[in-house]
Amino acid sequence: MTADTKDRIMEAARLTVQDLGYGGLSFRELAKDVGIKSASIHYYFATKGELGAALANRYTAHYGAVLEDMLTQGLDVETCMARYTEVFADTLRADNRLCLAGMLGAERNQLPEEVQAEVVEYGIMNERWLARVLAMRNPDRHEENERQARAIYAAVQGAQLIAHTRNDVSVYEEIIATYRANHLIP
Amino acid sequence: MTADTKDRIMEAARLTVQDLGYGGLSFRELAKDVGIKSASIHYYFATKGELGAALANRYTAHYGAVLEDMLTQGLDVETCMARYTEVFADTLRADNRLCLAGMLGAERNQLPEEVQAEVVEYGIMNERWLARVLAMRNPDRHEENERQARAIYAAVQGAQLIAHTRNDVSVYEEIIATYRANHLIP
DNA sequence: CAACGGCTATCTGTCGTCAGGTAGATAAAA
DNA sequence: TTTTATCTACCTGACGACAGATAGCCGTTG
Repeated sequence: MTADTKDRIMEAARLTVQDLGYGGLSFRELAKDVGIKSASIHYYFATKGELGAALANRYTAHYGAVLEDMLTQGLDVETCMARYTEVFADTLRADNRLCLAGMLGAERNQLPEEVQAEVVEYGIMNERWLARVLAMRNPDRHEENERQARAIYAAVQGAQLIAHTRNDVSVYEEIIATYRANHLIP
Repeated sequence: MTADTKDRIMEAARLTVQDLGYGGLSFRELAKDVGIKSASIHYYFATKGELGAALANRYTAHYGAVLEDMLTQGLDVETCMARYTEVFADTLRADNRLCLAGMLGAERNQLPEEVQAEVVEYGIMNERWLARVLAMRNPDRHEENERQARAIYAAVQGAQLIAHTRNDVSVYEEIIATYRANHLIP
């Protein structure tokens, strides 16, 4: 099946990018992971930039759905936030990987523009969701919620970056706990 | 002079790594920037890893001295913190560059071990300094200050990462302001 | 037959690295 | 004072590995 191989390419590529970054992603290694030849990847993705953009787009769509699902379930603010921060912890637990958007964000200056745009999209999606969660508490403070959402997103990305740097998930957990103690995160 | 060329190599390399990352640093491009041949860089730095480690070490030493100087001047907590966050803002203002340790931290999984170690050192140095600043307020709460220091460091790195991703310093400034409003940063 | 999903083979370019050479300065030896 | 030796600060040129990309072939499936 077409979708099958394409999916396997994207899945393997995502894991590599979250581990080694966009620059660390090579068609040859990727092909080995999937079990095909590197030239075959070009059948699905004409260029590396196209693959990168597709990766980021899919990542946003996936977590967009996951987060949306939480709201649909009618979870309260604290539970939403706890699950949110757990997603990033799980990523670290999977071989010290970084959020795809965090990794690509750092590499921003060497990314093709099509990839850059998708990475920004992920951040905006996160901020929008966070703002909606915060709105459960302060429905009438729209602007404040948006600022707070952005700060939370940045702080969580930072916590993941530092924990990734030290290859130690407990660093992430401790920092998140401190954010909560400071009421940055509800 | 020897020190002169070596310094110019390190300075150019630092700027490139903060822009494009360790993976984006090539001996040939670096040589062009400095005005020598790529093989000559090996005269000063046997391997790329050695150069990377020297870069990070120097970066830590430089900012360690800058921060130490603030304490010597007897500045108050708010002024120290304001100057601290301004350093990262200035880095962004210089062609959307990232803190060297933030960039290398993201690339952690593909760095030579010698470089990894130096990057961690930078973070520890920052946390120690922040904890000392916080101790001006709460001299008897050592452990709390250390946790708070780490959270501040992570949050600032995160703010810089997100602003870097969007190539917009005002995003950094806004997030830092929100941290302050939350009393995460004094 | 024709489209699909791969393949082989190859191109061009760049990477870090290294062996070996050289011009000039310094210094010790004759 | 001249010769010889060593060191500094580079350079030339090349190595093998690997990068993304492309042209064209071929068996399978509908």
